[in-house]
Amino acid sequence: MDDIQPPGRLVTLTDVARAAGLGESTVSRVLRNHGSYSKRAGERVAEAVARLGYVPNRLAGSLAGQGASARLVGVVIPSLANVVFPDLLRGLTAALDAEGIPCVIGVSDYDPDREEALAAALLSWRPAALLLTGLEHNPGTVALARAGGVRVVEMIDTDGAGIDAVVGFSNRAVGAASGRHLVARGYRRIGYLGHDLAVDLRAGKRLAGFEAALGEAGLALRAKEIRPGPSSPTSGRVGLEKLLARHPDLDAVYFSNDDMALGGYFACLAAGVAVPGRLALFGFNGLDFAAAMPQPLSTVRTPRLEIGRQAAACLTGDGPKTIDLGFELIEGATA
Amino acid sequence: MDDIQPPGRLVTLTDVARAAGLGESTVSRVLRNHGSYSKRAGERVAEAVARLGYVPNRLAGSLAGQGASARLVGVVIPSLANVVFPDLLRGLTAALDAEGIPCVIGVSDYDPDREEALAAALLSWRPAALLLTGLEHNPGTVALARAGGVRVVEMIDTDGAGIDAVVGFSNRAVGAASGRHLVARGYRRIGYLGHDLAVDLRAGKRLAGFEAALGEAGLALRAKEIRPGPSSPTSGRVGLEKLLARHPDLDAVYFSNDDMALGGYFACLAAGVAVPGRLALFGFNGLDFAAAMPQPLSTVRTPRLEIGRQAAACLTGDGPKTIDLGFELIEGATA
DNA sequence: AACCAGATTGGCAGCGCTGCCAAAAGACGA
DNA sequence: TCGTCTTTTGGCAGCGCTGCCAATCTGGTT
Repeated sequence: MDDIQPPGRLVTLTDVARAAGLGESTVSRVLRNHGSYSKRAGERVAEAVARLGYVPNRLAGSLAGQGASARLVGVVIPSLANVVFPDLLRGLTAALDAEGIPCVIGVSDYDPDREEALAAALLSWRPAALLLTGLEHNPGTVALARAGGVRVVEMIDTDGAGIDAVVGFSNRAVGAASGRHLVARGYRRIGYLGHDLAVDLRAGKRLAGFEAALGEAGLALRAKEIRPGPSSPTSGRVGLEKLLARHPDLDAVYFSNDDMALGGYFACLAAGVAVPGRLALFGFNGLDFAAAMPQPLSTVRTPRLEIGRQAAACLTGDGPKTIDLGFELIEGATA
Repeated sequence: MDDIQPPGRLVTLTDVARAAGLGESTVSRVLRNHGSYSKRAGERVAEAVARLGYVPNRLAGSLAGQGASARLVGVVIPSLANVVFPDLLRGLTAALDAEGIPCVIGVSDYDPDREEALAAALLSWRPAALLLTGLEHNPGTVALARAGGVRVVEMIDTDGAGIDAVVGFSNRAVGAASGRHLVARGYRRIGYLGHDLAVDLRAGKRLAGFEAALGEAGLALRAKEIRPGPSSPTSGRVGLEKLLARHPDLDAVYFSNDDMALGGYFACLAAGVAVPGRLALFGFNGLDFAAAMPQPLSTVRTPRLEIGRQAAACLTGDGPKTIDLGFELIEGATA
């Protein structure tokens, strides 16, 4: 037969139908294994598909199908530089790949306006669901999400009201638990070292919970160093050096996350500051390296992969719900 | 007017046209700012869009448009657990977001069969381009990519022949440069510590280049430790402990990447092994923490973000080409 | 041989949009 | 005022597929 297609034109379902000597609907049924068809039809279609190299066009399929929503999910995350978000995606893609649903991603750079623009752009692909990060969004984003007629899942943070489904943990509670831990261990001259809070709202919530816990014990934060830019070990190292220069009397430092804490640990090693004897360090996230350190980092392990998985699981259900996956305080050896 | 839509039905371009008292084509032209239209038409459409909360349906738009290819790119990466790939995506999304093109991603888990399945799945969305990782693929993947009628870009590795465009650096050359560096520094009893090479082919190429460089100097690898599973600081720490137990005489270790090297460094700190006096360490990737360590890690910085950016830039052009972005050896203080 | 329920099949409208083309509306000079 | 050129506009086919419905076929039954 003539396998030769006019170049530039891709093989369509109609081509397959013709090649298989069947109707389009039969081919469609066979390909989706939906409805009934004979064994003979199945074989002929398989043969024609293989011979012509047919790749279905889901653009057309989704457009024609029920509800016109695509087997895609839109995901807006604030960053790819912080391990948290790739981990989230990891849990998500692992769960979704099993169903053959890919993610369309947008990176907002922590900018609510970009988030709104990305949400609109992603919704224009008519995804089955829209996944956002955190609970704080522009009114426009919320309106879009509600009007989009799709399932909306907000990931990571449970401290507040969500649009639809919410999967995460309480950042405030993490901060509080961390604060109580330091207080219980007898630390009294406590400092905080973080990256930009106006940008990373969840770090701000942790800090609020942390300060509240100190307050319960009649304490207050002795010093606070906020570094511009994203979190990183380098930022943590530089930040801790500055913090110690200004407040040499600190006996513990709470970091906005493990990356910052690693930098802080390196600063201590370099300066010969005994950890935790002279200075205790406490992180957040429970990354792999925290456990590999000569003294395992005291930190809080967050269920990042599980958040992604549960978010994927939410897509099938409906109705608002909040899943709090909790967290685990790792005592470690640095605080 | 009746802003009320029958629930469940989303606003369409036809609705906007009716609400604005214009024809569909005029509305389409206004929305895409393509072709000419009057100021009055522009205003009326803007008003109707805002009032009805219209979100265009790109599924339909792409299907109807020229060439029927969507303003999407499909990306298949092997993992999200290794920073390299999020960094790649970071460069990519930064460049593509500017054009309003989102990425549809698939994670293959280093499995060529999954890669093929994902490539097929992504191609079914008729993306403007398909981005793959590395140069080694199933024959089926290559056939799909060629037949898909889309631009194909293979990222990261330039050691071999590509399908279409290739953006990356020579992993073999990285390994060779690393080997020559260690030899030049006078190390002679050199070991290798890596994660699964059968899975991470590029790590294997680096090792091959490394061994070749040792060979040039009349040396051979003294010991090799391959850890199962993905790379991580924990794996690096455990691996180095094993390696040193078996070969206490090693004077340098080449790691498959910085994560492994960090774990190795921690092992040295914990065991009181002087670095680099007693044991030199050499990594790969040039991650942020490498520079923040008390002794900056000797490693090779790879242009991960730039690869993503250049890959995005490739999408507009056509014709096969290879862009070698090179790498930078960072002397550091550990080797 | 006529009949029937169930399995299998094909035709065709239509998903929401764009591209093409022709019609309508302005702009301008004679 | 009229004709001509340009700008603006709307109608409609059709992108590739799915869902619906009616047509056809199958294998018993009577």
